[in-house]
Amino acid sequence: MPTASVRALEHPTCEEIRLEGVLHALSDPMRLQIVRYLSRLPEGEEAACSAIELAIAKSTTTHHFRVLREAGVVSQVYRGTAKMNALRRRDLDTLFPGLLDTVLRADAAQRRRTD
Amino acid sequence: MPTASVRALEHPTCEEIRLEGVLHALSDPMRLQIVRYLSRLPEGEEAACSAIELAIAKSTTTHHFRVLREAGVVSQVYRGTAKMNALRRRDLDTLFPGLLDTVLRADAAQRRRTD
DNA sequence: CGCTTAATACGATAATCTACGTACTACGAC
DNA sequence: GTCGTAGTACGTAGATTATCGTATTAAGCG
Repeated sequence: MPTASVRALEHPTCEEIRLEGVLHALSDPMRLQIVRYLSRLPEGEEAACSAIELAIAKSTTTHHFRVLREAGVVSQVYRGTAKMNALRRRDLDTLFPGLLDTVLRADAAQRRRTD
Repeated sequence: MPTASVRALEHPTCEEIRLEGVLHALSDPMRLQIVRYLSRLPEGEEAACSAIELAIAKSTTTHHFRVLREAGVVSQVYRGTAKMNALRRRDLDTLFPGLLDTVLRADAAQRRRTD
């Protein structure tokens, strides 16, 4: 695994993560799709932004990842030319027990109904 | 209990309720406060819009109740001059099991931390 | 009927959000 | 150094949002 680059990315600390912000971040279909994707990775695994195929422009993708990061939903690190993303599962589970899983299950249920 | 007035209010059916819409409705502090208030009522109880003291103008309150209703989070009926509100607990629990309770618990946890 | 209370409708405004394209930067490979 | 890949920054357009004040409607009461 290549080391992280010097470029730093601002992440909210656990104390700074707000429920409203998390809910807002999750209330967009594109961002929900990103979170769903990341949630399927094995524990500890990361994915590059480009790994998720979204039907939107690249710059818009950047925007959505930023919203997720600033809300405290994902963590991002640069590795080479890639920016790797991971869910902040542990942090979210500590702050808001069960929230992430419940939302993901709700999302799965909705997709089952409407697909 | 007075009967409901003729004035009808549009509510989404269960099939029309979208997870994204629910999360968005819950991602506003004022609306979260309304939902918190309604969640504390005994099962089946309703509250008038005016029962909840919000630090905003009355017309803004109307707006937030409407967002909650259109997202499928609350149901509203006119009774006399009042408009009674209740959480759509049963519907939400059927569609998205555990979501409402988990969000309410997360909200309580956050308040415990930051108060 | 006229008064009061509860809530709405309307119109305005300022902020925020999503989306895009284009130009740019950082990194790794050659 | 040059090239390709990954992602950012910036400016912007269009939509939605949150807020307000004022005028208005509906219901119940005397």
